[in-house]
Amino acid sequence: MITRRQKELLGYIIAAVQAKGIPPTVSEMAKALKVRSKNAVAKLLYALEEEGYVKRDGTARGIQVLDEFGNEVRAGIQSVPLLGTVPAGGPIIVEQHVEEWVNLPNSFLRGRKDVFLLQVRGDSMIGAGILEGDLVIVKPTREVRTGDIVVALLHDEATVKRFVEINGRRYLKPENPKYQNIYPNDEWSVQGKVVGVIRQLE
Amino acid sequence: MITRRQKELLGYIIAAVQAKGIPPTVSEMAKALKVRSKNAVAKLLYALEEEGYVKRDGTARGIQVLDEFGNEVRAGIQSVPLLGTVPAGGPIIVEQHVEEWVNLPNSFLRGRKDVFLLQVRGDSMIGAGILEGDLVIVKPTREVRTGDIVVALLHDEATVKRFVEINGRRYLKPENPKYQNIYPNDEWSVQGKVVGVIRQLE
DNA sequence: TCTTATGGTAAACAATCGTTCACCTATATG
DNA sequence: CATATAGGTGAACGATTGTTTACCATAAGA
Repeated sequence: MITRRQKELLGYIIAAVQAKGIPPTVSEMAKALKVRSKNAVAKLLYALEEEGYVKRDGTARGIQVLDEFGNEVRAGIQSVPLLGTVPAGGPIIVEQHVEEWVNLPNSFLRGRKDVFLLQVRGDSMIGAGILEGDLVIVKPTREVRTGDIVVALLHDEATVKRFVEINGRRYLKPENPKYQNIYPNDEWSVQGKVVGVIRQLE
Repeated sequence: MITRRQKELLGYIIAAVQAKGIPPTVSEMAKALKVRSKNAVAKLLYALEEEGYVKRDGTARGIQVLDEFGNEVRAGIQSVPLLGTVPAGGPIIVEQHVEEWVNLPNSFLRGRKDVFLLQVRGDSMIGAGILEGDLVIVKPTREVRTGDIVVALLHDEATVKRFVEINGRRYLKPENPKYQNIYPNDEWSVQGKVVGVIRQLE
């Protein structure tokens, strides 16, 4: 529902906010789009606002870029959803399952826009330095390699384990001698790959 | 070298940036300071710029707040120094020892302004889920309690260990059976307390 | 073919922007 | 006392702000 030109403008606004810290003026946008009239920008902005991509307040530089959930996009930060439960089918990030929105700096995410957070339960990964209560940053993907720490869906519950593939045989390996490997007959599916760990002490 | 009134204005600008995402206009600042003339604000801004607290570019809302090191202060983020080495005496955070500035969201720091980061070397804390290469968030303090994970200076080198005090006897305990406890005769001093751990995988 | 949606030019508009000027009022310091 | 400094009033200035209007060009659909 958004045209190529509108997307172009939105991209520029986001880039400008990230780079300079403040949103651009209409004139600056016109210059960036190589357009001589401010009205051309005004029409694009009107369309973007109608579709809920931006919010305007009429004052100088008074443009806020909203993400797909209507939250403000700010310089250097991204809001990342902390999921309570991970649903079995369909898209992983559903508002229903979002417990909280956590701000993370862009440098953490390296440009990825689709990551989510998950709070670790249990002690099955203490050998890999992942403790109960830790937040893991997860990049949704099904393409994982041996040695990756992954988030898998096991018996309708999200679990963090190490992924291993030997001779075409794929299994999940807990990093704790108390637990046993999980083999394919247990019905599990990889949902994503852990790309970061965050722990708050005290 | 900064007056009370100037500090008041600086505080408002920072608060406004954090709250709304964009810096205030001169008129908005005048209203906030309950002042009728924009010139009053202009003079305060001139003084703040002279002292290096802000930077102006003349355009609408073109004010950047700079931190004590001249870096831009942005909404929701703080720049935290990653230290290469930890000096024995004097203030811990010296520009000389700063390897890099890392952006962390305010929610991580819980309002603390004096924390720093340290990259962990070695495997002496794997039992506590702290691996080689992890970044630890450190709050500088000498007041620590049994069980706290601390940063200590041992033989002129920074080390991360667990702090234990039993019957008035204080020692450092590595969380790895390969290493032995470190007792007072080894000459060590607590520099701070670990309040967070960050790991980037992949 | 007619109509609609999208994007553009050019000009004008009032409102707001930051800056500057002359002048005033305390307060502290010599 | 004289003087410098910090902070303030009020007005004016030109530049920039976002918005609006009238008109044009192109492409897609009915």
